[in-house]
Amino acid sequence: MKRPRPPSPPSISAAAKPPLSPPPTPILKQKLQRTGAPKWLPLKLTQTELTLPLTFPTGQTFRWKQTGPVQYSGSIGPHLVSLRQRAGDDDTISYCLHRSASPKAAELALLDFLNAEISLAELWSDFEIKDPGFGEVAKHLRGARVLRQDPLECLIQFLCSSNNNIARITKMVDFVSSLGLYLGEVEGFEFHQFPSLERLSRVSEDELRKAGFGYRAKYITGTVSALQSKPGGGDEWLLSLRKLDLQDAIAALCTLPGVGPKVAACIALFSLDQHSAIPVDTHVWQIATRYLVPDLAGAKLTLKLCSRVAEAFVSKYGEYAGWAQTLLFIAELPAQKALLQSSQSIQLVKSSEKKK
DNA sequence: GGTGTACCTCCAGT
DNA sequence: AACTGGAGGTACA
Repeated sequence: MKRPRPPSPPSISAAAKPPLSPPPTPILKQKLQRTGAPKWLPLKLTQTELTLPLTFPTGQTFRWKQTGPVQYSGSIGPHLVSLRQRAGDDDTISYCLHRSASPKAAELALLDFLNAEISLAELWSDFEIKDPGFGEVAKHLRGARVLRQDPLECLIQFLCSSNNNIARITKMVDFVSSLGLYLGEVEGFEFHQFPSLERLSRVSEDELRKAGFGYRAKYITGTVSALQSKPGGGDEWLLSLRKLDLQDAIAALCTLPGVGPKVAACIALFSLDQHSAIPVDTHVWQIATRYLVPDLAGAKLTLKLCSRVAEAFVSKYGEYAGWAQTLLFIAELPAQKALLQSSQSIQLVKSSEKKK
């Protein structure tokens, strides 16, 4: 599918743009389908509870696009939605439904997708009690929220993410998305409903390889096939993982080809209500060895040590450790780090040195 | 159990 | 202008 020129993101550093960065310039300025003035409605979330640039371009999803200065658009089920917040002092967030047949259902789906029942303010005040250092970072990164994505959509996205970079992951996810029902266009970006399992099963490994998936092509076809063989269907099976303990959910996910501990943790945290899941990658490893488990500093990131790190996060922050990890991860992204530079990241270093 | 390596492709850095 | 090293890892020996 067509998409704007990627601002040549070398790595995840491009994932977190500064909050007020200009929107990407679409290559094709197509006819704007203004079949009527778009209606912007207020969302029942303040900026304390949701900051768009700290939630959407942080590696949780590769399906949402920046369609304005502080505006992101994407699909949730059959609904095409835009979210925006004013750059000024206005604390509210607005949403816009594009050609929605059912505004009521769309709003509910949106609130569900945003994990709106979970109070970030409550979570963070709890984290701050458990760790004053967290509060120092958090007060500069308000509204960094964990999404509640569709499990299949999340699974396929992170299947694409292994040993890969943001630019290519996005390209691959765009390809998969393009197989789904077309929903509309916003600011030059075309949006599709995520394809069903049945639709995905009609894509061959060869087609995926031709589309540039490399060895991940067989992960996709293998996982789709494995899901289809589940009694009751793959969608139901994935949804059922929401009711399991974290360990069981992770173990179940890891039976799928291409899903290892890292990918499983991402799926668990971003789509399966497993709020204590900790996706341990090199960044989290850096944070942990500097801040949580300094005695492990310098060690190599092995499977065993990954679980040590995850345990450290959970014992420090508790049931919602994944949400705490998300904030610290964002703080670690180069773009955010620059903003925090003079103040709080130094605090992090100091407090970790104190512990030694 | 802990280690090493191949695996697709793109691309920034030499 | 080639070339190499990595990139939110996983599978397999």
